[in-house]
Amino acid sequence: MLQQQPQQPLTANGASNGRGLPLSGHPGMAHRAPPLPPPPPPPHHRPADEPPAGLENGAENGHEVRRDIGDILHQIMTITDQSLDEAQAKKHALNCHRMKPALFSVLCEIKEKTGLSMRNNQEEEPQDPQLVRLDNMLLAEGVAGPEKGGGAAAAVSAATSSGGMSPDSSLEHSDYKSKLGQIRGIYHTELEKYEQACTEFTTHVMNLLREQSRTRPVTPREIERMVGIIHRKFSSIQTQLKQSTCEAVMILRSRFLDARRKRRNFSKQATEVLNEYFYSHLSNPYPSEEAKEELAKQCGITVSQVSNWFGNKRIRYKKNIGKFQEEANLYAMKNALGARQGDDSPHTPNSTGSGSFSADLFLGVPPVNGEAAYQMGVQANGSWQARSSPPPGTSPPHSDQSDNSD
DNA sequence: TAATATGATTCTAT
DNA sequence: ATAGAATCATATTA
Repeated sequence: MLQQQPQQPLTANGASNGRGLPLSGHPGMAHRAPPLPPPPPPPHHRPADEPPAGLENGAENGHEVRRDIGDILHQIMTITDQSLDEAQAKKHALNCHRMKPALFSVLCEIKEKTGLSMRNNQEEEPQDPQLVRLDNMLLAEGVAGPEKGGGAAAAVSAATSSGGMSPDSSLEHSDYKSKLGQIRGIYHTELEKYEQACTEFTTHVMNLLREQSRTRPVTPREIERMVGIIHRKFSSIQTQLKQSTCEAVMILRSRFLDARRKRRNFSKQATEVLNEYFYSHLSNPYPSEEAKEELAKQCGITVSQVSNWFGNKRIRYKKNIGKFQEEANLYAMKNALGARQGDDSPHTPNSTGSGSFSADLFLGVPPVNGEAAYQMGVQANGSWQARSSPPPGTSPPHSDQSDNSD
């Protein structure tokens, strides 16, 4: 980027450019296209036909300038040793010095060439993937989105899609929403605060540097870089804010939306319905999708809850048939009674009693007594009749829905 | 308050 | 996808 420069920075410049004249006071110094000092003037070029730059005259010129620069440097170096007033005065004097632009330009170049140029490379910010993730999540949770409502609702529905919520979920829901709104509010306030602080600080630093660029060599580029650094710092703070916001949302979600935490038992009537179905289909307690829907409607729960219930029931029944004996008998009895009352329908006592009544298949359960008629349905190997290939004859003789119709 | 019941979730195998 | 099994976390009961 930078063109070749005189080998020795400052002194060389001053010295080799002994005449100093071309440099002095030229406003164009800041962006001098030919950075090299002009070639040594012809020997005879010196006399009084020099431009009337108002400089020293004649033979003393070179010495004067050299002393001049040395003087400036000295003043700069010792400026801190002086009292404030003195320093201010000196500063002013330096500022007005005709050599100042040239000197500054040289100093700036040197600075560029040395330390700062090394940091140039790492300017590119490859959009931290983690930050992107955080942003996405906050957006998805409705914290960072446009406004309240849509986002939160989406989050809730996403969380409940698998489990299904109990009817009284609306209370939880509004609680969750208000909490989420709180988080959202805090997040936005903080974000704004940081944003504001960042601009404030940036402006401050820029002003400071601009101000200082009058007394020390600061290039606009350097200011720009500094602004970049500040922004990076602040954005890392913002990342932290986003991270903790995400954590808060996660905690909130697990507190409010994890259905396990607010488990409600199903209503008596609902379990009744489910049990009735289960025990009347004990040989094959796998309700079809339609049956599940029907049951869900009857119980006021979701289909997936019905599935959960049957999953739990099957496994728990199978694990300990003995424990469920009483229940089984009860429902079998109920079923039988119901069948007898509505006797016009051809409602055979169903599979429970007859179909899978293979008394040799007790699963280590002591034969309770003579009433052990309704405990069957489980095979010796611990599984129900092969679901995968239901033998045509195994299906219960009656309609699946018959016992649960309203 | 411990023990048990129960609805939900997660993991694995099919 | 679905079922089984294990497990979690809460609800209920003794």
